[in-house]
Amino acid sequence: MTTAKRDTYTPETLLSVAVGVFNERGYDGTSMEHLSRAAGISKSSIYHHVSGKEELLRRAVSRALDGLFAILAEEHAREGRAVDRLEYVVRRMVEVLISELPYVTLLLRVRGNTEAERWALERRREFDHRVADLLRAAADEGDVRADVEVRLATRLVFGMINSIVEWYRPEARGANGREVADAVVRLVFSGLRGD
Amino acid sequence: MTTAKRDTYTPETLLSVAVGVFNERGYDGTSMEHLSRAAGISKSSIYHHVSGKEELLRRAVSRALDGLFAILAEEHAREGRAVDRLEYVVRRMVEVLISELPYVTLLLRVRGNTEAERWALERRREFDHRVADLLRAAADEGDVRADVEVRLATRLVFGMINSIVEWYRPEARGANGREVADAVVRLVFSGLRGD
DNA sequence: GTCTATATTACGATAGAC
DNA sequence: GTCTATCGTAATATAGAC
Repeated sequence: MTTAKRDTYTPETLLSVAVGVFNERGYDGTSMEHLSRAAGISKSSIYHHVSGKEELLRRAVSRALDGLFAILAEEHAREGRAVDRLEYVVRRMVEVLISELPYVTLLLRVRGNTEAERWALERRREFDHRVADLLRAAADEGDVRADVEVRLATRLVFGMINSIVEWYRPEARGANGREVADAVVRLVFSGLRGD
Repeated sequence: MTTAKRDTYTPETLLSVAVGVFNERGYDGTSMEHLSRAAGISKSSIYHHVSGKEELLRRAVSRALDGLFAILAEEHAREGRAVDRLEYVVRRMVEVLISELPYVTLLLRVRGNTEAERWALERRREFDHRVADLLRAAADEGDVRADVEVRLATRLVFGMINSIVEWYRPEARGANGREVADAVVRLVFSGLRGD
């Protein structure tokens, strides 16, 4: 944090406003007029900071993807038994998803209409495959059930984790990040019936 | 099926085309021009069958919601131990989601920008609560773990089930509906580690 | 039922003053 | 850096012929 003095926008601060509107109205449902009202500046002022709507989208999904890929580079994701690495990655995914909530939310809603969206979808797929590899290794080591196909199980686990963006609100009372991560890990590995 | 003779559209057949386009491009990202090209008729011809884009959305989400609520009226969802009713509902949700895939897909992507969307969101919430009540009953009867809050667990289970619309394609080789339902039931109740 | 116009509005983006 | 004004385009929807 270099300055905290004035309220003039940078691409970064404008992004945080825009992402909020995108997530409320949907990217396609958001006009530059909507953004300008939310930011409190005129449409043309927005173009002074960014090249247009799609640059805001590109910046947002990049930030989300960077956060997710960084997990795979962490020590606990690279060393140890596969099932332990998998549990670590699942927990960290929940944490990153919550700490970068608006950005990940936008990433997960991307449909592929524009070039930036297709690029985001491809990187998401790459991340999914990395986690699927981990699950496969855990199955090979006999630490997770073998009666559900790896690819299918990965998709369902991602579905559970990713769905958090649909309801988690940091400002609300209720489960905090730690509690959500604990619940996800329990359900993913032991299910509703428990150990 | 009364007739199968000609290729003239009814609101119903037009809907099946429109829903496909909505799911590919997103509802907001779909123009009447897109719909007219996909249907092979002109824009104005579409207005002969439906009042506009939003009526198509309304019809689609209604169909999805009807399918889901019908589950709760079935015998196995109303009689027996709560945990067994819950398992039945989870399995049937997967089946309905797959049999009404495009309609449920659209329902799950609704954001609340229009009146029809807000109505859909409210009915979805009602359905969620009905399933949460079932989970609560199962917990009270001691059949599911008590160390994860009911509301949180419900949301995560719904997240797993609903995520199926993001990747399931009936035409593709790979897991069929039965296999997906089996996998979901196993993961939801016993998790990755298994029984 | 379907078409070719076209009315009307909203959108993304730019020009140029301050 | 922000504004007002505006351009060109694409959107939803309608009119009216066939």
